[in-house]
Amino acid sequence: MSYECGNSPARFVSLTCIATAWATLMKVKDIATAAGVSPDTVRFYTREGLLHPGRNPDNNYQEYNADDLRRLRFARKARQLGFSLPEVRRILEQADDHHSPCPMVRDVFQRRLADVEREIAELQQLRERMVAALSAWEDMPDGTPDGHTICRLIEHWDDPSASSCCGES
Amino acid sequence: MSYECGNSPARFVSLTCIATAWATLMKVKDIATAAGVSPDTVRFYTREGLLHPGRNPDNNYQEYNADDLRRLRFARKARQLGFSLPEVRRILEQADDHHSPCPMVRDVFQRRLADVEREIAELQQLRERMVAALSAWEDMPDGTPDGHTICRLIEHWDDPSASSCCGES
DNA sequence: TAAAACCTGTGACCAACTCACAGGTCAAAC
DNA sequence: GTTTGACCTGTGAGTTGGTCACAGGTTTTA
Repeated sequence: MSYECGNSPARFVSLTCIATAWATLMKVKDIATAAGVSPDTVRFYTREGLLHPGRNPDNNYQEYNADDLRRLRFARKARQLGFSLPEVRRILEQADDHHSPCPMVRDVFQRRLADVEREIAELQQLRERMVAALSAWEDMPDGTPDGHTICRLIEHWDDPSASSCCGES
Repeated sequence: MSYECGNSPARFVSLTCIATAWATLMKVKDIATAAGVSPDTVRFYTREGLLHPGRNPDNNYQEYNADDLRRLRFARKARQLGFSLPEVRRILEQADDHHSPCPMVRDVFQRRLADVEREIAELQQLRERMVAALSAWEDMPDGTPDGHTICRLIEHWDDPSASSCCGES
């Protein structure tokens, strides 16, 4: 799918449109489609300062160019790689200042990888707790709340990370 | 650490206090300490309807009793097991109606386990993408943005999940 | 009696969008 | 010429589970 000019069907792609295409000026939906994101995301990124569209003075519509599309695609790739939006913005700003953002990219990226690995470890711990609880529940009867217990499945679950020494009830 | 009455040091634990202690009426900080959470969390859970403290008409302070403490501890355990707050609230409400929440607990729990496993799988995929990118970056030079590329580390990263067929620039 | 520590409710903030709303613009069909 | 439908605009609220801040009232401590 290549860029289209507006949503006119092909027979209406006129000279005007071709001229516009040279400058690749796109409206929100055009750039969204080109980058494979929703128009809301485009608007959101614009609000957040990642994209800098111009304005059509006739109708106040935002006009995105090829550079915006490059930034948008870049942002999406970076997000998939685990960069946060503020990080992406900083990267783009550094590039705007003609500094290579690559050292920062490498740096942030390594920290992010560590975060992801920590998160995975935590989730795996949770998963193990859940699996253990589930198998312990296999042969526990369902109880009826009696003012002292709510659901013994949970209450009598033995939390391995709870190291309280003197809880009394 | 057993329940205390207010924050009076021991010499002030008077008859009044002992009478109160029988009913185990606690203020926000007392119950928070007893359950090992922050006072803000207690207030938040109260706002969310998980706890139902009474009121001291003298000073409009909230008064939590032993049942609230049981609910609070229950909620914390359930959260550690991966239940969401709305789920915890539903469980508590069902118990308030003298229905055994256990079948629901088992049911929700299995779905939640599946979610956690999906989440782990996604994170592991992300991790693999990141590790692959990092090793591919090893021998790539840092470039300077030139109006066509921002950071080739990211732009030239080969996204395995991108199956677009005809992107042109 | 004054200061410190607590209490109250309310509202903003985090991430990364998504959805809804009210009103303006534009192209095509009748 | 008008109507329909699809788009555009900005703004504000919703998502999760709390956390933090604020302004003002109360209680305890020194």
